[in-house]
Amino acid sequence: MPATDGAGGIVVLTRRRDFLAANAGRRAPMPGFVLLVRPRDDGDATMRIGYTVTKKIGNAVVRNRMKRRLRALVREVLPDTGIAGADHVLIGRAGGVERDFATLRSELGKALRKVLR
RNA sequence: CCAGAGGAUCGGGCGACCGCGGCCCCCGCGUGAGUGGGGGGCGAGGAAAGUCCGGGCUCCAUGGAACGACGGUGCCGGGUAACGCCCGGCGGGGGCGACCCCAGGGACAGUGCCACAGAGAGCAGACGGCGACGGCUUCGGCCCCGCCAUGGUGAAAGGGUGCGGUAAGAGCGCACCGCGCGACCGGUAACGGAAGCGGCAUGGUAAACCCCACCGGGAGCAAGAUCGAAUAGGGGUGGCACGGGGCUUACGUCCCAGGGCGCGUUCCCGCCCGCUACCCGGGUUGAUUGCUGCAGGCGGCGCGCAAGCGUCGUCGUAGAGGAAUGGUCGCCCAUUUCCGCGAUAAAGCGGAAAGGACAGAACCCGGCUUACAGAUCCUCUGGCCUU
RNA sequence: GGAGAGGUGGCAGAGUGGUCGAAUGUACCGCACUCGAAAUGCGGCGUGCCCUCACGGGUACCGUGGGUUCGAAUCCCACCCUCUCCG
Repeated sequence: MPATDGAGGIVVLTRRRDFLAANAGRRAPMPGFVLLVRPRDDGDATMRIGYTVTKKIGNAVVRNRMKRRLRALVREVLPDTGIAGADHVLIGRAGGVERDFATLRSELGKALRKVLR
């Protein structure tokens, strides 16, 4: 059984090919992060989520904090407004660590609406 | 009160809700491995860092001896499992002082190097120069002999200053300073003191080679173990192939050998050797394990100047694996800014906002080094004022 | 997590105790050759600070900071950065 990240049945991506596939999906760049979404179209309704924080963002401390904050975002937002049957990938950007959490939350909602259009 | 020195400690606190990691308990389903739900308490550091040293642990290697090679350490004594660490002492340097800093063995075991400049750079003399007697002279000097005070240098030039002395000079003589040797005394030792003796001789560099003393097998938890597709390698059996020489018709037997491995050399010693067929077996991704309790913290007592040691009591719960600590809110504490009242300056009072250093365990310990907002405590030094 | 290697002009890359701000190539600038260009030849060419009207000169810098030495790009120590290898 894959890890669920405690967010109501959302599965975490670990495979490189899943990330590459998501890269070909829809993109929604925001000041603190970039959201990638790819509908799988395989009849399965579970949402999946992946996180990418590269070395450009900072050292291990900064990168881990970035991932924790992204997970917190996903837990609050995705169960309600996420896209069923799709893979989501959040890519951390420079400044995402300092950015106010409420701002990030509204921006994630904005990004999801943008992707749905 | 100001300036400074040494040492120790902490490194935001309390609470609520939603989450994460693993542990324990309970309930449901399942023969079972498991799985769904609920509850409980636990969950990063002083540096977790750099990976610079020392160990534990694991695998590999390790037959014996001598010499050697390579790497490291380097005042003395002590502490320690050990150390390149720590403590105490000695010597040298810096500071008015509290204190701080030092790779701090050996340069009469040997070798090398000391650029440029300079007459000369390591052993003393040559060159320039100074000088009485004697000899020669074309009257300018030259030869013989004596001498090192004098030489625009240089990081460094053969004790320094002064007086005497001399043909010129020279520790040649003397005084003071410096230097060397040093009976003897103190100290476990490093070393310190020192009567007396010596006219003074041994430049620097060992973070150049080196000498001396002491230490050191290699790799690292991505070690290693267990379960486990495929390939290669490995093992067993069969077949083929299988150095030279002596004796023998032959079978056989004896002698001599080649290459590789065991850090180098020598001697003894041990192991391995080409092709092919079949069989055994094989361990990548992954999973499980190694995986956290101890050279442990705190307190009392004893020993020790101290580092530390002994003993008694007491306390203990991170164990992930693309890697768990986050998000939101309230109150308080440092800190900063702004506004109002203090007289327009200061202390102070009230209010609002911002806001938390360096940094995240990855097998575990002992050190070192480096990063670090701010806060607290102890001891000491110098200066100023008051009594 | 562990094990190693390396930092020198704009770029590449020698130099490993003195005469070294530092060879050489490349890039750039000027001149020559050409109708013009390329190629070729010759010459020049780092940065900061200070002095100078200027020409020119002095000084520091070989990743950073200390140390040894008379003298350091070179030897030693600490730190920073970059790269490689191990499942």
